[in-house]
Amino acid sequence: MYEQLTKYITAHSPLRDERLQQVLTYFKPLQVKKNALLARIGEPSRRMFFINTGCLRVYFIKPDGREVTRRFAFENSFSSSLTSFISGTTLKEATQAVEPSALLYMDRLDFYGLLDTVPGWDLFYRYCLEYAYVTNTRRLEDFITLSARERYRLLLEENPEVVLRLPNKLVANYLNITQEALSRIKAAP
Amino acid sequence: MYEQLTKYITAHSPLRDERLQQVLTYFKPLQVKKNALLARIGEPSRRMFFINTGCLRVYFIKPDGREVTRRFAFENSFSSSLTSFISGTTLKEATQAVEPSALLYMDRLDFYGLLDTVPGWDLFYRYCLEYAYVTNTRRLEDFITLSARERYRLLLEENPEVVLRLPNKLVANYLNITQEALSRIKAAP
DNA sequence: CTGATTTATTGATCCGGATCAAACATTGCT
DNA sequence: AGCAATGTTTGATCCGGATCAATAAATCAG
Repeated sequence: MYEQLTKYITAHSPLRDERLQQVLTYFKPLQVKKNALLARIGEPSRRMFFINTGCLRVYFIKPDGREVTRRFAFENSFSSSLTSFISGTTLKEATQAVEPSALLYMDRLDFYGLLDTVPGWDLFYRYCLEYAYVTNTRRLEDFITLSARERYRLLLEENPEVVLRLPNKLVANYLNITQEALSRIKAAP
Repeated sequence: MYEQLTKYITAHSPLRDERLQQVLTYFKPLQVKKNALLARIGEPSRRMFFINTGCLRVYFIKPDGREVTRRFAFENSFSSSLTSFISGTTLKEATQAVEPSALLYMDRLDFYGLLDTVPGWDLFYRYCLEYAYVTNTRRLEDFITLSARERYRLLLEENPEVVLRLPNKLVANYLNITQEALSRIKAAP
């Protein structure tokens, strides 16, 4: 059960052996059903999730009540609403399982506590921050520079899993366009 | 000359006394004229800038050749194209002085070298990453959820300096709208 | 399995902001 | 100061994608 997680942490930090085991003990398993809400807007940010199987969606809500997806996370990746996780403030984004998912999670306080007690864990955190920053900046750039059709083509090229695996509704939501617009783009690519 | 920088680092890291001094010695002064290009797209990312006076603009270029501003940085803040700075890859964004500016800069290799040699500097880097991430995510959210008019109002409310200090052309560019559109928004707010 | 709800497609219309164009104001240069 | 270059405003038109509406297809619960 900790195999995938072990591989991930090993790939992105110098943690090995006892120190790695020490970190792993803080991760607890969690099975969730499709559509389960793992984090609600307004509540404090509590957990960092690692996905063994399934898919999580992080989204925020516009003033008019509509949802927009900021990111999807599939198996073998981490997910948390980092903005609030960092500061400990209330969540601006919700997290939902869009498939039945097998997760491992670490509590926020444990996560930050380990930064002071386990040498090397800070390098893992640094990796997470750097990766999240680069990914997010890329997404910002795409939104600013590309049309809906171009964003769809790029997604299909760089992350086809999203298009193939998830319902149109969610794909459209991720691209920040309506289902109708996505349907037309797919019809005449 | 190092007063503002000292204050900034002290505010965002535990560095003090000799260790702080050690870090400061790596910062070199640089005076640039208005419109000077400090970093060109395609070149490797080389420097992290601290602004004593003036204003820098970080922008990328759309496929059609047009520029879009990702951020402005005024006095007492850092600026670098973090995406490339992190990875050491070539720059995807350019950096330009939009006012005559007095800067202090640190070379990228020095910056990362200090992470291993000066205890506490890693915490400063962590702060930079966290801050950059939160800021950028906020900007992504604003682009996704707000109209041009709403983005302008928000900018005026949260960062009036940008609107008051910089020419319309750059403000429009930052909002990712045309000068004409901004002019109309200002006329009928 | 079947009816009910949710999701996907297709068409008609609308709207925010882009584009093109022209007049006007400001800034910079020597 | 005086001219050129750059920035700003206002108007007319256009276009991508939203909205509204209706139907068809897929998914789900009992």
